[in-house]
Amino acid sequence: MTDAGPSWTKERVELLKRLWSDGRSASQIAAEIGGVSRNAVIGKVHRLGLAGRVAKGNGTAPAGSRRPRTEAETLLPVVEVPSVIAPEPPALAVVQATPPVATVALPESARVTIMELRDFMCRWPMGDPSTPDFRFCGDRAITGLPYCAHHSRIAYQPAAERKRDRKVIGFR
DNA sequence: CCCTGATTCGC
DNA sequence: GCGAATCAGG
Repeated sequence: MTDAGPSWTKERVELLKRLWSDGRSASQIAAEIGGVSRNAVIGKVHRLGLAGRVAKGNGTAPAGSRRPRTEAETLLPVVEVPSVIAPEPPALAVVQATPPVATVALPESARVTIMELRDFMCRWPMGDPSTPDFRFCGDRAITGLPYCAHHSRIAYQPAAERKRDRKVIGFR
C-alpha cells in the first residue's frame, strides 16, 4: 500500500510509549521505529505528555535536560553522617581559627568529600571527579605529605621499583 | 564534537 | 498535530 506518510499510528504511538518509558533515548527510538527523526519523537513525546520520564536503565543518560530543578527540588537533603572517630591530626595540626574540630564526620569507608577534607587527610582521589560520588581517601596523611602511608607508597614509588612492573603484552 | 531532551514556530 | 531548527546542557 502506498503509505507515504508514516504518521503516528496507534501501533507506532504505543511502541513509542513503550520504548520511551523503557528509557530509550529519542534517537534510539527514532531509529527503531523508523521513518521519523529524533526531533519527531521528542515532539510526539511532549504532545503525549510523556516528557520527564524516570527510567534510564540502559546506557541512556538523560543528559542535558532543560533545567526543571526548582529551588525546592535542589535543596540538599540533610544527611545524617554517622559520626566516626576522626583521624588524629598530626603534630602541627590546626593551630588557630578553625573551631574545635572535635568530630569530623567521616564515612565509614574513610572517604571524604572535598568539603570534609582537612589538612591532615589523605588527598588521594578516588573515583571519577566528574561524578557526585567522587571522594578523597581521607585517611590520616603522613605529616608533611598530602597522602596517607598507603597512597604515599603508590605516589612516590621509586623509579627503580616501577620499571620491573612492566609487562610484555601486545607485542608480536 | 559527541550526545541528551526542550522549546519554538511555520506548516 | 507535526517536526526541523534551534536551544541548553552533559
